[in-house]
Amino acid sequence: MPLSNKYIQQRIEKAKILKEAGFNPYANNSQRNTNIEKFLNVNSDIAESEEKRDENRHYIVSGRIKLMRIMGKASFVKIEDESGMLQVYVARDNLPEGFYNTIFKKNIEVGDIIEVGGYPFVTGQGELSLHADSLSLLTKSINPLPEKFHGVTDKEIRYRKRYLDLIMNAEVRKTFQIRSRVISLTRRFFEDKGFLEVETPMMHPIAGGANAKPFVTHHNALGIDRYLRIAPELYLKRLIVGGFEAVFEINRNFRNEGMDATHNPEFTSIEFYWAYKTYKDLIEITKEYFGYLFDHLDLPTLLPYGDMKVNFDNFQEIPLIESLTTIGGVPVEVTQDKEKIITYLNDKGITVKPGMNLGQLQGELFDAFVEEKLIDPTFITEYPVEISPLARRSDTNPDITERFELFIAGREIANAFSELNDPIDQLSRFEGQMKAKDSGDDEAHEMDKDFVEALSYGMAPTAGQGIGIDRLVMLLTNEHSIRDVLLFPAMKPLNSEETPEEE
RNA sequence: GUCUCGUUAGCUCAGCUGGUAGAGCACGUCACUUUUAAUGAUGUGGCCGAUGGUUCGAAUCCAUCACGGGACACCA
Repeated sequence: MPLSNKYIQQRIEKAKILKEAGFNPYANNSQRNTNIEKFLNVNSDIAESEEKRDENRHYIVSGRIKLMRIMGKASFVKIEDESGMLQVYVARDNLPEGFYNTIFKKNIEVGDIIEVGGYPFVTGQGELSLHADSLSLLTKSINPLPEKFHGVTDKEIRYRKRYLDLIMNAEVRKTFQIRSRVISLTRRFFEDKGFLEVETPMMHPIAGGANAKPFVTHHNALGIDRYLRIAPELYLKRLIVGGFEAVFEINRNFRNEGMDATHNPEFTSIEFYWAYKTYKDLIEITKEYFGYLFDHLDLPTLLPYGDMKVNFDNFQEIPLIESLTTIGGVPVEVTQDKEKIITYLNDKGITVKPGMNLGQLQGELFDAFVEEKLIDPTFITEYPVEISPLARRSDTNPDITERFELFIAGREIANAFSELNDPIDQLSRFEGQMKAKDSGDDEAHEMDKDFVEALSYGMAPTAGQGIGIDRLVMLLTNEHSIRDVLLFPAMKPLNSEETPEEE
């Protein structure tokens, strides 16, 4: 039963008393004229003044009570709004007769949202505070807040009841403010470059643009299944066919796979496509983009991440095959031979699925021996064609593609390539993926005939890139679980939440 | 999916090799007009995650399940 515990009953009783005394526990008459941050900034000169107070200034601030120190005839109350925390001095004799003892002390408590008017002063302990001459309740909180010192630390509570986490942990608010800024800056960066922001479908007839298992939903009126998109790629490229030359989309993708510290079933990415450019241009714009973010977020380019220090002034670039040897320590002769790779992996205690081709095996080597060693930002280039079904082949070597992935702090942050725009080649790549699917690879790419048809009208040479926004925010905020950069991460339902659906 | 740790008051946590539940904060009452997790006194507060089992007796031991954390696997 919600709202049934004894603390809540006690608080409901207080709300009733307040109402009977003429104080609306859910008042809607806020007179606030400044926020706490502004109050503290504007009045920072009080500390230097002779009087340590200025009774000619008057402000009305609002916020949630986080702490109360009640003494006989005066109290200190800490209130918090989105911008910060403020100490308010509440003395009996500055308030209407009887208010302090019968209303304030008895019926207003930690968690309530109040409004206070008064003048700025500095306490004996040197804290700039508000000297209250009026105090009113805006919103009664009938559910007590967690403990004032430890707060909520239980991750389950923090994720399931993010509102409590946000009330109790100011640094969590900070993380999400940074996330918001990253998205806003990303949008501005691409707009300033002349990119057009577009929205493409979230419900796809064919889940294309990546190798992943989709969520399925159903359209009742049409009687057909739809897939929640796993990537917007194929729609964005259709727009390039249509004549837009630079487009981007920042939005959610959905993948029906496991959840862990770096995977949530829905996640946010930006994908952008740029006609008449190649993956080389993408490397340059990516460096510029990171510079832009660091500038505007005022972050040091030597950025701590866990035990690591990531140097954002040290972008590296290395072909995948070369990285296997120089970074992964895999002997050169191993990297070009299927059997030798399998033997090498087995020797290191890694088993691979049977039937893998050379490109896939090289990918396995990379995942096992290179990825986690890429701390400073590194563009890994020249991916094998077998694991790059949508990327353009190199003109000089048909086995590799004009592609890179960007790795930072041992993790993939971006995936980019010169787009495949040869419809015949695209068709045969899709057919190759179909074969892989038939032989058991249920994450192989789906055939999308309409996309091939779109390409058949001619898509200008184009470069395209996807950047995982969640992982980028993790990196920039030094968070190590994707759940800490998602306001409402996916959670299993609790027993009590289960809705009887089936049968 | 596998392994592992956890789940005790509103919150943060104790609770030994089984004997029927404890602290701090919060809350109630009293005192206190410059406190800083205010202080002092006093009191209330528990289906010990769920279900079964072992036992005279289970928060404690065992099994199963649920949820969560971490690691691995899968996957971007």
